[in-house]
Amino acid sequence: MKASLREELLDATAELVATLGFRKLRVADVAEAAGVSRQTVYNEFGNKESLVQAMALRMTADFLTGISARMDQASTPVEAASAAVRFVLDHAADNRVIASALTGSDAEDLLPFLTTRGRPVFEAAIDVVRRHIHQRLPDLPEQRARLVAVTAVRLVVSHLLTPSGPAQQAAAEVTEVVAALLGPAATRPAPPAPLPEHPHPPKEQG
Amino acid sequence: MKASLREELLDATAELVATLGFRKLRVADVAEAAGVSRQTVYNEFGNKESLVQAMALRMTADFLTGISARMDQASTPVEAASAAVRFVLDHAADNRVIASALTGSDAEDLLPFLTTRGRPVFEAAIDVVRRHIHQRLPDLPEQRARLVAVTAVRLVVSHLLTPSGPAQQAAAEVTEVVAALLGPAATRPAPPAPLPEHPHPPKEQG
DNA sequence: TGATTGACAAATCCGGTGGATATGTAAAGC
DNA sequence: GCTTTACATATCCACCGGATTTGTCAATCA
Repeated sequence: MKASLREELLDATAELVATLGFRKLRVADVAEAAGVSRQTVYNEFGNKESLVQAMALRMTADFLTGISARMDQASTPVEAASAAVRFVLDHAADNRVIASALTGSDAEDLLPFLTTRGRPVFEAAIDVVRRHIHQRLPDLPEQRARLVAVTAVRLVVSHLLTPSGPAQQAAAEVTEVVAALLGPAATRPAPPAPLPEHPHPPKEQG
Repeated sequence: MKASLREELLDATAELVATLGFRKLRVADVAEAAGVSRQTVYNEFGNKESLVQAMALRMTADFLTGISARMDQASTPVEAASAAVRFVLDHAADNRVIASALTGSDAEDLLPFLTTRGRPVFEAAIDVVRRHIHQRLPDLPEQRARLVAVTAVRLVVSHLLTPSGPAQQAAAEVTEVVAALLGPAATRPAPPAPLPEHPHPPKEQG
């Protein structure tokens, strides 16, 4: 049942960072939470910075994978939008790292870590959405697909920063905008994209 | 050519707050900038807090008036959107108070002041836009008008927080979304709303 | 009368300081 | 491979005293 030591440490780090932030995170606590000695953490990651870096990398990857999965499961593009929005809002609400990754705020020294291959999560999220749209609606002009993606992401982040009601309602709002941008084709249940072989639960990182 | 003492003081306060923020603003400097004694400032406003409060109130009012005016001058709803977006982006860029009013960030203790009759500027801006839309397109369902308004405001604030290019481009992006939400009617030059009697020009300052 | 000056207590800011805590490294032991 | 102990260095943090600023008052000037 026990994952690899690395994963254990990243789990503990994620949990502690979520409640304490980067500044107050102590390597000793990570070690204790994972049931190992402090030295082991240093053996594995070298220093505190690399530890948090690795954690952030894994978390953002999982996050993007999560978005992708929700969208792929939906039957219409509009439903995909709805599902993705709710996923983001629900997760960001209780996930300090994701929240600051997207908003750039409250980033208690956390921001420097929050990039995927050097690109900010914000951009990465847009890409994921854009690709999904292109997959679902190949006839939609590239330009429009990109507009839908950036608009959706920006609106979601906006609702994250300044909520105006329950997540459900925010999702409905964003979804309606997306629907208007996509046009009537978006409510027709096109065959959902063939699931690519992703049998492994999203966890990988180097 | 000299405005009233009150206005002079508010001008000086706006300028100093823009460069120093609330914390480092000194009443003595406001007095000096306006060419009066420190005591005069206290006679007029009572304390530093009220002074800044009054300044913020005037500034946000001018700001909202500015939006309204740009929209009224445009010939089509879509052009109205474009003009309004550019106005906001240009002004917020070099106006610390407006920026933190909209974004809620970088608010060096400034936030508590930034409400209009108790309601955040964010909401007020939505209202201004919503009213304008209703005036231009009376046949558009209330619900849709509100959606357009909140979407536009959210997108603009998003571009304010995390710009992705020149203001011109952001404006184009937002405008395209608005156009899609409004439908084809929005590009037809309906007669612009009759200018209400606004004898006093919105005071510019920065 | 409306603004200025000087004076003043109270509140707030600011740089320094010393002890405590955490990081990062090393070596020895199981 | 992991733990324990030890240790030098770096960072945090609560406290402190002086300086600055606020907010108020009374006396004064034009």
